[in-house]
Amino acid sequence: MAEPKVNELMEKIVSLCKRRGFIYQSSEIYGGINGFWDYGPLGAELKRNVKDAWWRTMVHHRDDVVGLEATIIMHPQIWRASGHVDTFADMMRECPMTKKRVRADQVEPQSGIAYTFLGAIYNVNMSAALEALDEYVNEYPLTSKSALNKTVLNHRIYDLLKRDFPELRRDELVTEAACLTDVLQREIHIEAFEILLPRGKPPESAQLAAQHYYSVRMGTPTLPKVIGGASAKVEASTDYHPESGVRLGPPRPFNLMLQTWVGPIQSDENVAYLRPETAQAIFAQFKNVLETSRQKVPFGIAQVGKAFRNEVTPRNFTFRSREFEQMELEFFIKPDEAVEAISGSVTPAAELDSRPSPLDTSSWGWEAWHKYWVEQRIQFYESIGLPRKDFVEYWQKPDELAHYARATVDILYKFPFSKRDEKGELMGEELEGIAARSDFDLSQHARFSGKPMGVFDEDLRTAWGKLDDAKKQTLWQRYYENRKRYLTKTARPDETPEKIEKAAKEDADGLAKGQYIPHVIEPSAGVDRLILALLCNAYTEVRTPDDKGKAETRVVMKFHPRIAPNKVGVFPLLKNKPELVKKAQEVRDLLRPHLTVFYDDAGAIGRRYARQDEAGTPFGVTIDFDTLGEKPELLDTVTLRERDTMQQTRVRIADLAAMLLEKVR
RNA sequence: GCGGGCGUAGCUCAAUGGUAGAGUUCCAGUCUUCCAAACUGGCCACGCGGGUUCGAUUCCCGUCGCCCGCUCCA
Repeated sequence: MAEPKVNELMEKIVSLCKRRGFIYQSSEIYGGINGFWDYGPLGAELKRNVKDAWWRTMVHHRDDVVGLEATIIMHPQIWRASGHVDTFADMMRECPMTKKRVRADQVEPQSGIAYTFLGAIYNVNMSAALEALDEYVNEYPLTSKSALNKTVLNHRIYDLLKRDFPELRRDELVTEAACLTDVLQREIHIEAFEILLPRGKPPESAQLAAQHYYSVRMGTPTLPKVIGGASAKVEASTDYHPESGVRLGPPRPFNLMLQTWVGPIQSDENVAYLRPETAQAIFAQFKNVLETSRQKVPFGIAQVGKAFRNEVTPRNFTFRSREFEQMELEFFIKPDEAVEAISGSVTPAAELDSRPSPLDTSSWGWEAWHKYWVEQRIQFYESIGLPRKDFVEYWQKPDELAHYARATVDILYKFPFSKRDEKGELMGEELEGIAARSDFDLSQHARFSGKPMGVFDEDLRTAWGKLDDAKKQTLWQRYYENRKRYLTKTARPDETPEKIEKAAKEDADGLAKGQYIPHVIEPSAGVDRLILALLCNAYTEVRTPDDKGKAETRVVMKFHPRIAPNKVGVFPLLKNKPELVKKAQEVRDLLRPHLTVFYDDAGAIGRRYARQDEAGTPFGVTIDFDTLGEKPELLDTVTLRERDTMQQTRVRIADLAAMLLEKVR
């Protein structure tokens, strides 16, 4: 029942975004381009504030995270190592009749009788031509791939014409035969069509389906005559569409990577990809950052930037766009075996309280760090005004995990367009994924680039020497098993089990010498999705009766002051009094170095408040005649109006900047 | 990509095979006082392309975009 309202709400938000200059459609004057969006003046400020807040929280306020800004286009090998070129290319098969697509590996097996048609003829009623075609088909059975051999057919028709019309001259026969061949070529459509019918269904329905299929393909208004119709029993085949029964087309890669060419020549050799995520650059530059930042594991590398995916269906306003921005952290940690060697044991994640604090993290394994980052991220969202109750923390089930992940938590936000569960609760859409990716990524890049990605850990080497032999053996064995599992899973054909075993042993021996490939926890958030969540969360309708008692709906964007595009509006009560305007401009100039200020002197004061409410400006400052000293005790004071409560307080201009800064921090 | 619906000022909604209209927003002005006040004046539209027609915003075709389903994810 709430369904239509939900869409209404989303439409109102979209409309406000455009009206007030938060978000516009990209290239709108040319009709727009699907899946691309621009941020207007208010949107650009909002987005900057959000990214700044993230950067401050993740990088500036910590000792153990540093930043990186990498290019969007990188060496194409990166995307082979990461698996994107392959895994982003699901094999899809298409039903040629309904154009519905299915994943090639997820077709339900079908049984029944398959009817195979070879093509269709439309409108030809020249006996010689048709007879020639029949003969031709008998001699060269048409298949899905064969085309009509025009020369052979032409000769056949010539012979038949000669038989039936002996009186014609040779040149007349040649012309006539050529003409008929042309007509036949034009009016015949050779294309295999196969449909699977459940046992017991009459063969006519197969024929009818074929006629409809060809009639659409040939663009003819009436049903054509079909060629072929042979039937065969089929058992448990995955080649037919479960709904239509039509034989599926060949599996085709369905690639979500956006491509370009580097250099002026567009050839296969210089294909490059626009990054589908910012993370891979962090892995690729891991060694450089490690060596130049004076960081030691555990530490993180953060990056904010654009990413691109050729989405099948961009939907839900900016939620799924083809060009979008990410805020990603790769937090590198020691493998659990190293933690155990150094600290004696690994703190079980369950023992950490609900808000782990990083006072002593030396005994934290990947589960503890994972839990820690999930909590950190939710606290961040709370700090910019999104209430915890609007989130769903979704722990992916083992069968949903990506091949590289040990655990992934999706932080879902309950958008108005989210689907509802059986109880009618919004299920939420993913804002951020926090994956424990083991040492997969660094290992992949080590293998693909041939450059070592391991680190040397002095603490580990020292600690290892003090372990008893049993402990050494246990840890060695566990590390060895993990490495072997990874190497087996990603093995190339030339990597035999013996080779893999040897490599895994070397890795485990390395651990004993203080060397390992760091594991990683990856909190990866979508900026544009977060902006959308903030817009949805801020959108509030306030119903107030106007002077004439008529109910009026005002929209207030209740952004957290920390991220609001404009922090304060400055208004002279009246525009036509130069002394008020002058004073208001002084206040504006006083505040401007500290905060984003919006100065507005147009229209009635109530209207200006309302305008700022829609823009989400948390505070308004109004300069009146008392400010100028009409009541001497109020000289140099202004009205400070709060957006959400509409409450007004009298404040000294001298106190204004400090007071507001306090509130927007 | 497929199927269904939609497309007229920034917004809400009219009318019409022959000059496209209102409210609101916006802009300018009048106003000594705080929540879209009043008054005066002003700007702005038939998504794009093609066809039928003397003439198309209207009829037809195509295209683009938006919304809803199928698919996917940060």
